[in-house]
Amino acid sequence: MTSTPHDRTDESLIALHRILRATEHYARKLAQAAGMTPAQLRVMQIVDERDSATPKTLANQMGVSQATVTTLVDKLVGRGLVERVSSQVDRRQINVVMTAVGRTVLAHAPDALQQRYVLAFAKLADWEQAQLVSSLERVAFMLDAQSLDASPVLPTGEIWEGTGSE
Amino acid sequence: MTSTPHDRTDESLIALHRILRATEHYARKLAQAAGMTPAQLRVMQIVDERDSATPKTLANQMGVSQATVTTLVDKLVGRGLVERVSSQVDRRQINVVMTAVGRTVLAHAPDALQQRYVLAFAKLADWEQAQLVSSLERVAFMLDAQSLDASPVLPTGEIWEGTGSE
DNA sequence: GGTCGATCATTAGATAGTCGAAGCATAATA
DNA sequence: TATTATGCTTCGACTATCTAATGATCGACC
Repeated sequence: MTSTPHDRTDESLIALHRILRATEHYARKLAQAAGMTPAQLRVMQIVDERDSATPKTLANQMGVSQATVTTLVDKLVGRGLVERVSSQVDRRQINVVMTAVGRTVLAHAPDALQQRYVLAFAKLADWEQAQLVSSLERVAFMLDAQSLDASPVLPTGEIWEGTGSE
Repeated sequence: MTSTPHDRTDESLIALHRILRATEHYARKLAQAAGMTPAQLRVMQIVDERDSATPKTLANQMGVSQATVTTLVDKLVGRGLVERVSSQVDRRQINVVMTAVGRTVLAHAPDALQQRYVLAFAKLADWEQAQLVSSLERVAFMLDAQSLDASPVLPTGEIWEGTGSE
């Protein structure tokens, strides 16, 4: 009855599955609560993180096409949540930036999933936290080590050196 | 340099984020490779796991409405991948079951993400596997403890008491 | 046994996300 | 200056998703 390696694989996959479903499920609810769709919320979050982002960046980050980003940004602009600002350095580029309204809306749509998770995480003992982080990073690495195609615009070494290895 | 609790929280969230993105990204690719969309693939997988599933079950499991499931199943039936079989015990119910073709297609669309993950997982030392499983289960629990979504129709009590306010 | 409310599935109509291909403006380069 | 490359948008089509309404069946009660 001691779990064989195969049991463990299954167990980890099941846990992973639960994680994914819980998250996906919440993404929907939260987006609704914030009055926008999951995809739109993701645009907002990315823009907010970086202060500004080009459609190209957003497309890469989100794993969708530029065309899709255009329509998403259209919707958000329509509601006054973000703005398009032409870049000064390269006028082909557009920077998507948050408006004051957008920031407010985003702030008022706190991520309940994260909230709960953060609380639970904070309650863990120090060594437990360390172990969790280490495990999660390991899994993340095992999963996306090869999917670095999210960076089609990095022909030269850069940036990933620190992250990809381990 | 010693990481504060807050650092750790961030780190874990970032790792979680990477996990989610890698998976989501792959779901798309794999579904494409299998000649169907992610949502359709999910239906196939669930049906395959349980041997048969009613639209109701699928809707709950996937976190979408029954109407959505109907259209998804329509597509799959149209391609001969699954069949609708009326239940004998309750003739309101429909069982969705795989066809031989469906099983073949599903089998030929091996989940490359899982494949790679499984391989990497298998290479880990015993204690590492154990730790990973334990960590993942812990995270899964922290995330979905409250979202026991098998109960999407809960007019009573509300569940959200803790989350909704604020 | 027949009627009524509840449950399961589908249909209908609407909105959103997604893509590929084509078009347009701007930058980089020869 | 002319040519090529890049970044974004537009266009047309398809899929996913929802809510509301409909049809079929079950369960319970008189």
